[in-house]
Amino acid sequence: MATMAEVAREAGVSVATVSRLLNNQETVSPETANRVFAAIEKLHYEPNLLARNLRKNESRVILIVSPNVTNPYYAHILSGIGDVATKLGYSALIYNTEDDKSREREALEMLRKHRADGAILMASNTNSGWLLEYSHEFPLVQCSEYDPQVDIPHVSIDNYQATKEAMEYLIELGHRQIAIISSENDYISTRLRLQAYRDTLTQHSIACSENYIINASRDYSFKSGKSKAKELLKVEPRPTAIFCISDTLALGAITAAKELGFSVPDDVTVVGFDDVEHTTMFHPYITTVAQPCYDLGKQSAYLLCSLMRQETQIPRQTILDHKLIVRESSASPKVG
Amino acid sequence: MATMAEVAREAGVSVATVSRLLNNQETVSPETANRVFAAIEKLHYEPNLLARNLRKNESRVILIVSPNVTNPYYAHILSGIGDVATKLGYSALIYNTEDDKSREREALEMLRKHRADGAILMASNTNSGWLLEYSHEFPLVQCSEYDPQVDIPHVSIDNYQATKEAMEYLIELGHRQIAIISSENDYISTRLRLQAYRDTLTQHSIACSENYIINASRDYSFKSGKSKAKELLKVEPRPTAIFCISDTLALGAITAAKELGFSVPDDVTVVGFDDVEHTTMFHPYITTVAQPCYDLGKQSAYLLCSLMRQETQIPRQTILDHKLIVRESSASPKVG
DNA sequence: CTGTTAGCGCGTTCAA
DNA sequence: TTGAACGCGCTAACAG
Repeated sequence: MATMAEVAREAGVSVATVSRLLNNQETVSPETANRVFAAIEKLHYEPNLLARNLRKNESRVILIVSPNVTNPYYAHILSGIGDVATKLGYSALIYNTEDDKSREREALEMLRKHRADGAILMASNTNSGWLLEYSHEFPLVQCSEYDPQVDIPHVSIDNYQATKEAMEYLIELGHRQIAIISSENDYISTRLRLQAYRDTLTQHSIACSENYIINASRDYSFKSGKSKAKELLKVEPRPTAIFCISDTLALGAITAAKELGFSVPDDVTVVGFDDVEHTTMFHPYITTVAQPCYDLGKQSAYLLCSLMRQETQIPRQTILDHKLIVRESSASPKVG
Repeated sequence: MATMAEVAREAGVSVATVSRLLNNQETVSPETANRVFAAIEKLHYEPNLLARNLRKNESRVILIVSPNVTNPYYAHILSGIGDVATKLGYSALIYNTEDDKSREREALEMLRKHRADGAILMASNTNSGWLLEYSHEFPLVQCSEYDPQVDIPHVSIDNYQATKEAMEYLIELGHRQIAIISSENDYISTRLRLQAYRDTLTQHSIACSENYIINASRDYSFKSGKSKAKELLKVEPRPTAIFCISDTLALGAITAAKELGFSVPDDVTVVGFDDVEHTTMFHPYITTVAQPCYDLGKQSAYLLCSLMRQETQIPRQTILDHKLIVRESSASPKVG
């Protein structure tokens, strides 16, 4: 808690010299430098960031706006952002919104208050026009979810292509009665996955039955996955495969199948999405589309830093690789 | 990004008046107040926290030191801290240490830099003497884990009593061959749970065999739970129950049992600890000791705020309630 | 009830 | 190579 003035006095120099030493290492003689370092050591001096940041008019803080850190998917992204932030000399401030738009706004006001220099938004839905006014004033990056209509840089995977690959895998296995558990939320990922589901079926001349399309809760809860799967498994003809837009939903579907006396994958194939820890620990190990959560966070942080450094040539869209991971919950349908 | 001076000019008053209105709402006439509010509105003014905080010599930031946000247990605590922080006008800064002591130190240096006003430490091990020097200078709270030797306020559950209850439940079910999967880490919770395991057996005149005690990895990984359980299930006489000090380990144990052809709970009972989401979604639903993670975080935050407000009479220890939750993974041992 | 003024601790001119 | 002095935007005396 010593101040720079105290260090200066202790070392017999002026504050300017101390400051120079700590910032632009230029032009300080070795001997004075040593005296100053000794003083710093002796007094346990650490620069007061409040003062430094005020002077420099920056906070060196990255704001992370997430609906809920408790969700492992977001937690992994958060982890990626945090690591990059630390590495680049920033701190990671987290703001939970519980999916509440007013809290999201509240979070962004932190930028105007100079509490943070830029923000990474997770889970913006596809109605984010209001974000534009902020993005004109402050560095903003959308991670994983984004609004295609809105011109804010974002990092994501190719949800359409990823879903297409999963669907083609199912079709190749021989499935024709493929259902989907989507969600009633308004994320771009949801929309694209559903679209790819429909398109892929059509492209393979498979009729796309509305009975096979069902929406789970906004937050992909296990519970709703389970109850929606039960509905699907009662549809005639019974689907031989269920594509779920999240692993939690897929686990719900597997549980539902078991409770109804069906075996996975013998009676019904279940495929998930995300591949986050803790959801892939159980038999049958789940076939899923893996997202690089940690890297999504990392790239978002790098992108934001570019933005904050006012670099030109910022890509509007960064797409990371997904990967279909085949495990135990999928198989060819039984004949007959 | 307007400044207070601009607001003052716009409203035709001095900065002092604006400041007064924003802080101590005392003594400003309604009409001037209105003019000022109008100016604030018009200019989209938000106070510059960098300046305010420098002036007041506080950051209004709570530092959260956690080994890994990705762990749902910590994520829930984090969530509790975050909510209280927001409510009390603080921001939550998160610092991931990956269980690295030097990074932990690095995190605490944030306090000296005035980046945060106080810190909540998760997962300090029982060798935390070095924390004392910080706790004398800064408000510090330990959450969930702590060093009993070190005089820093902490929030936790009664690990000893909780384990005792779980053990007595198993004994009451009729189990006599009870094994434990502990961990090689050095947390107080681990130590207390192991001690309670031994003591409870002794108190019920059950011999405590060292063959039944095994340590999983530091981080309670599913994998190590699985492999350690396999070892245990080969011990003769085979344990009829396995008490695991975390749910992840318990899930590993259940998987191990299945793979060895044992049924849970018919052939072997498995009990976990924590009751965090995502680990209790699978059959057999796991019998476990629930910890109030969210509340642990909440209480830690409140405690830290008391500390920061320099309140006297700060309790050194806050114990929250645990709860044994009996589900499907436990049953009486088969006779013979 | 309101304005003037002096710092908070630092970085950054400008002179020496 | 170094020091003196100013000001970042705000709060809190103190005066009026």
